Amino acid sequence: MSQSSPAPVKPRAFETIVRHVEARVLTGELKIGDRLPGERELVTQFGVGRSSVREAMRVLESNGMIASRPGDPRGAVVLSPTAAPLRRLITRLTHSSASSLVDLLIYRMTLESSANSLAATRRSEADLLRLDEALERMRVARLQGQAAFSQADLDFHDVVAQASGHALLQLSAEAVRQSIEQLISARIEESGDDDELMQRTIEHHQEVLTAIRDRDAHLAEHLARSSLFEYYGHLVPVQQREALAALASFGSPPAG
Amino acid sequence: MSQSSPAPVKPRAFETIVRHVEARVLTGELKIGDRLPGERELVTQFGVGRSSVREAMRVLESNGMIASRPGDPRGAVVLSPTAAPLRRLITRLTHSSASSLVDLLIYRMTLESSANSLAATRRSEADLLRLDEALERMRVARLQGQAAFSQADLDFHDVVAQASGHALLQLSAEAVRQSIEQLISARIEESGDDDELMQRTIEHHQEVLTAIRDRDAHLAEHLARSSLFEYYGHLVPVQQREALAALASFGSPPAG
DNA sequence: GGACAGCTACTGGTCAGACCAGTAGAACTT
DNA sequence: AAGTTCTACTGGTCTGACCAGTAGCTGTCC
Repeated sequence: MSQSSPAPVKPRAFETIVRHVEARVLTGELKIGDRLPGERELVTQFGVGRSSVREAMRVLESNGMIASRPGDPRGAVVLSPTAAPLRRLITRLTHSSASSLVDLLIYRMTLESSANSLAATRRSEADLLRLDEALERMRVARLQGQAAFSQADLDFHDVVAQASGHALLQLSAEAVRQSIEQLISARIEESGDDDELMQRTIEHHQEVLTAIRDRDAHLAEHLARSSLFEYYGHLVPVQQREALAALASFGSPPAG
Repeated sequence: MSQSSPAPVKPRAFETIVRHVEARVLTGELKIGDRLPGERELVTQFGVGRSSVREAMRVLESNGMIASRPGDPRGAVVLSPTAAPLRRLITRLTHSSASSLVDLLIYRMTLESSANSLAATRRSEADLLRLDEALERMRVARLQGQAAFSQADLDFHDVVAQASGHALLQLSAEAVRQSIEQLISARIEESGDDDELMQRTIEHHQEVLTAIRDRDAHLAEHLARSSLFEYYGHLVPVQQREALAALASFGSPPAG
């Protein structure tokens, strides 16, 4: 449960401006790319001091809603939603935790398996084309080594997430992929190129693409789980692997 | 892909303080409940103006890392991680979107099913006791009406999430539950008490508890999906329901 | 007419200082 | 020991100054 402080009697000066701007963005009155009034105009508009306006700007920037540049006379620009706030929360929760890698992998498996299922249900022909192209880029990247291949692999997953048509899933999955990448990029580079694993990954992703094309949501979801486990499972200490394995094997077709 | 601005040549005055404080929290040097130095001491420590210090404080507050109170001579307090940043992102992404309810339900099903699976793998005896107590509170709340029952139901899910031992899953699930609650609380209250549905929900949760007690991860995961679909599925327009249904039916035991 | 350089009137970034409402904790009283 | 008062701080807000940076206008050259 989130901790609660006593309800404020009246809002602080900067909060009034934050709420106003957030409301205008949420209602679509301010769109991505639009500019806010300059700081001195907001001073006049809200009848507050310029430092209160600047405090509000810092909050909106921190939340990924706007960006400003020194000297730009056009005012701060409204941004599209980003994974940055979630990245920050993930960092806060997993930093230096002994089980952080397995929990990040669990989180990623959770999100990507649903993204795959949704992509199978909601995908368009244009999505399929983008998936084809992304897979082709993986084949090219395979010849360039592990680092390029990892990047192309992340791109493929992102295209799948876009095909899911679920922005929140997409941004969440992006955030956790970036966190995992940062945590283990050194380890992956140390392990050197593993061409066989890259080849199997491409085959897996081809299967995912086929399942999405065939609108087979269950197969797409299952493949996300087994693929992630095969690619990353060896990085998890054996005693921590049970939970990840349980998730990976959920919905497996019966053996035989 | 998050948009990128040109790399800054040097950090802004407030950013130096934000980074310093974040690093000290991440390394454990500053713990939850600890106090930061007061603003005027940070001015001296960092050699910057007090308005720059205050801008840094606004950023740290906005990210849920600290809280301050007017007049408190002890300085800002370090908070435990909260769902607030994710709540804000969810609001940004789903506000006034026509498909926001189904996407929120999908997100919640995604997270809670994994939380159930993890809880089955990682739960302790203390967790089981807390789950027993949470279910008992649901039985009591049933007699008090739908609003009390909904709250007790949310509490039960949160106890399950705690038993998962996965803070990120727990906070994410909490954020999406709160968002759904806010979106449909009026609708639920309008529909009046449905004692039969409340009774079935309790039965479902008893099955979840049994599956967690039996360490049956797959059953626990499956029950989260089917239960959410049964409880909320009717609120989703038929044409949007396919994706949710596909997720709900993943991993279903064969009929018969 | 287009490219380029220079200029200007702004912008955001940072700071110092002032003042006020609010708080913790010490001192005092009962 | 409990309650009240007082004080020296705190955070909240504001004003004004100054500076580096930018967009866009103007003038020149080809």
